[in-house]
Amino acid sequence: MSDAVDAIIGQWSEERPDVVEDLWPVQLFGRIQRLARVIDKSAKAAAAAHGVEHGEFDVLTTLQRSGPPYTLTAGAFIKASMVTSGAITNRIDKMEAKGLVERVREGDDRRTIKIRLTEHGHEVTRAAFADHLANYAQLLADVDRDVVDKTAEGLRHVLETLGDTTIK
Amino acid sequence: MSDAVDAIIGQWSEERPDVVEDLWPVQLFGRIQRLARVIDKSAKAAAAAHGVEHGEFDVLTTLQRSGPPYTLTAGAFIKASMVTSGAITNRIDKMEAKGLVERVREGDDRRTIKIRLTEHGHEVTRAAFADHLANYAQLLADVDRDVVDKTAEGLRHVLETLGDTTIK
DNA sequence: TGTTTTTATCTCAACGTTGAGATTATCAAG
DNA sequence: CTTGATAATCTCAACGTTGAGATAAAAACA
Repeated sequence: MSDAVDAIIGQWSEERPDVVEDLWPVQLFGRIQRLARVIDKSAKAAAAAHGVEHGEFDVLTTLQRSGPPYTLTAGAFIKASMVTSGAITNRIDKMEAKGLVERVREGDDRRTIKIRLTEHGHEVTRAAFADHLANYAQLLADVDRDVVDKTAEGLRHVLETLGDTTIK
Repeated sequence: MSDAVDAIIGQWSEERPDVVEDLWPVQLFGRIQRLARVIDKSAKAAAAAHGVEHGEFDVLTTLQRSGPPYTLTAGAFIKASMVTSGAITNRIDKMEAKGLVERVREGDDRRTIKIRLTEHGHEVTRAAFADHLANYAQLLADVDRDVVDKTAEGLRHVLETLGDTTIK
């Protein structure tokens, strides 16, 4: 069988046979990018059902899995989410307006602000995360579990090689 | 070894041991999303070196690999790029201003407009695509070719299962 | 033929992100 | 202390995308 990336590489083979040897990374990266789009769209819809944006959902789960007291600095989100400071400020602003999180200044360093999950934020996170996982499972319903595991293992190796070893 | 996704799942195991069983899709999808970000940023930088946006580069290569006469309709880009019509109109507007492509109305159907790669567009595409592939190879320089191939194979299977089998 | 439906593209306001710069606080020397 | 450098967050204009609606042409139907 063949997928969209096979078709793309097939086109290159016709048009630029001289570069075919250099297309092997596309076999991996092309598929990662296409899958990322599909997953993103699906995850976005699942989050929207609970009234939160994709990025906001990311903040919620990051807070939730950090454990008690469900509090992180803005800087922690920047590193965890791979986005810029402006995006985080914007996200927190909107989430604060929705009552999902609250900004608290505590501790000795008064430059840092801490983002704390509210009770309402907890409830939304629980419900949205359950739907999120159900959606993920649904997407992979027809894929062999063994293929999922082995492919994930390969991607882990690539991530490690690229230095993505921390979420702090 | 462990990567960022392992760390995330480790946190969930502590905070929500009840959902650990449902986290296996995260092993795959989480890594796809993180890798997509890394690849995107790198590819964006490579394209920017040639004065084109990421999405514009996508249009250029789609045209190039389509072969002579290097002409496609706007609708073809919408399907190939997985973006909305507004995004394509915007891209073509800017690329036309840069002299990379030109809109031509030819054929019997006067609703469709065709986007044609200009000579300048050809040159930019050639140079940018060479850098793009070099950048891809660089990212995977320290990864076993066998791992790349096997992982790509697994992703192909997932894409097929999700129905992503066409680029038209 | 005239009418409706469908198709292809464009318009445009709203949205989230970027990225550079500003602000404010802490740390390190002297 | 004071000065300079570093760090954390916020500000804001610019940017690309979305998504609903508009426009216009073609196809389907009556």
